[in-house]
Amino acid sequence: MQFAPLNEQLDIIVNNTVEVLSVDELEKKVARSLKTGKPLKVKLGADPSRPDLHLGHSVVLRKLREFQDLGHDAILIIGDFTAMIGDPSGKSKTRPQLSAEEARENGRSYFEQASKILDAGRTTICYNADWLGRMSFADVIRLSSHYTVARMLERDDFEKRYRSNEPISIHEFLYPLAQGMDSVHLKNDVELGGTDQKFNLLVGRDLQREYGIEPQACITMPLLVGTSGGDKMSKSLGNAICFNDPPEEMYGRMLSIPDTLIETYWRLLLPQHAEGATNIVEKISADPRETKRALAREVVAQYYTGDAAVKAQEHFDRVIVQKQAPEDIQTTEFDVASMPIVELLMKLGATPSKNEARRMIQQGAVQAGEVRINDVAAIIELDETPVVIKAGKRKFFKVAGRKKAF
RNA sequence: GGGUAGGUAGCGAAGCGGUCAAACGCAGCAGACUGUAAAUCUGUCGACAUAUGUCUUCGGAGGUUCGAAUCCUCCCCUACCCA
Repeated sequence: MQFAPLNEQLDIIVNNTVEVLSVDELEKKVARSLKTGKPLKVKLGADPSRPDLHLGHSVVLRKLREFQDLGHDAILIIGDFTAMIGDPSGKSKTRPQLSAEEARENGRSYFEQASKILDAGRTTICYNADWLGRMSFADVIRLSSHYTVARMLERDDFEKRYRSNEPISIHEFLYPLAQGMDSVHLKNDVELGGTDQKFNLLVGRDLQREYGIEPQACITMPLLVGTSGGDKMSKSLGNAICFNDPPEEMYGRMLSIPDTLIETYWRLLLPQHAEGATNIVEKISADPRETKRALAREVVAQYYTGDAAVKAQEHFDRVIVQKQAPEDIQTTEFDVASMPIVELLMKLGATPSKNEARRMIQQGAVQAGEVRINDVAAIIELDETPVVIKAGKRKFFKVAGRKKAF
């Protein structure tokens, strides 16, 4: 593998990062790899307790991919062992502990999803239970003697929880140490993470030094703001777009971001040299609508195909903008000639309860064909010609009944 | 071990014997509006039934009472203070 020149590499590596600790050390490491022809080992820890990757994860994965493209070695660590603790980072609550099997299973799924961004064939993947699981209690005691309670409490999230009388379990203190042991074990040159990982990354660096290993350079990436602006993207806040979201939904959710986020998203979610990345600011002010649509298409294309992106846009324009039914709805057939609307909505899974169905009807959310249904007790006639049932803005169903006997 | 303050619907947080299916905020859902699944406004937000009805909820188990989220007992959980 032919490496790119030092400065070119550094430019790419540093782009979009929040912090590099330290740039000097990183530069030395890159220079050395150029000289020896030995690629850098770049570590990224993956938390398998949340198996659904979203665009927030993609920011750091993309950075890892950039390292790969520069010829360096990507090491994805599935924290199946640490997931038994649950990373306390940025959490105001103790996280649920996972069983070993769940963690492994989630880890597999993580890698599969991450492959949409990484060069999967060139990614080393390992499970930290392989070494952490072998440590004896004595090893753990020795390890924990390298850190103090006061230093742990320096962490924002711990400190906040401590101050606001939230519980902190002892095992949560072990999380950064365990993650740090990963770095000791791997002897990696660089570790990536979101800004919320800074503390953990630094512990890894300290521990490597303690164990006589050259300390890793730490690179933190910005946390992606969620689709509603403000908070960081997170599945539990409902402001996330997941890798596995269907293209239509991904497209629609992309369009719903505030205009102020277009630039950030463009820079962080698309490859560095994506078309138009240079004059994005002008584009946004010239035509925010079209720029956002382009962004949405590009993102969908990243996870699916350009074709899927175009289809998603068409679907959106049709269903949301023009409020028409989509073309490809599956027809559900029933074995009866008529059914009360409330029951029908339940059977279709449009509503979780009959009360909910009645509410929808009372709120004018339900249509059969072109007719708005206002009567809660309405009976829908079903025959072999399918009728489109609309429940709310986005839920469409096509239903047909049994052919009438003559 | 002792003391204090707490545990309420998805989350946060009121209520402290009946008018409580439980204020309010957030999230959710729906309607209007919009370039947008954003913002904003309005409504809604346990289940079942449907006129004003029934059932299951306020950490858990019992008890007092015509009646409890609200009082008592025991238990479990959390934080803080003292040891």
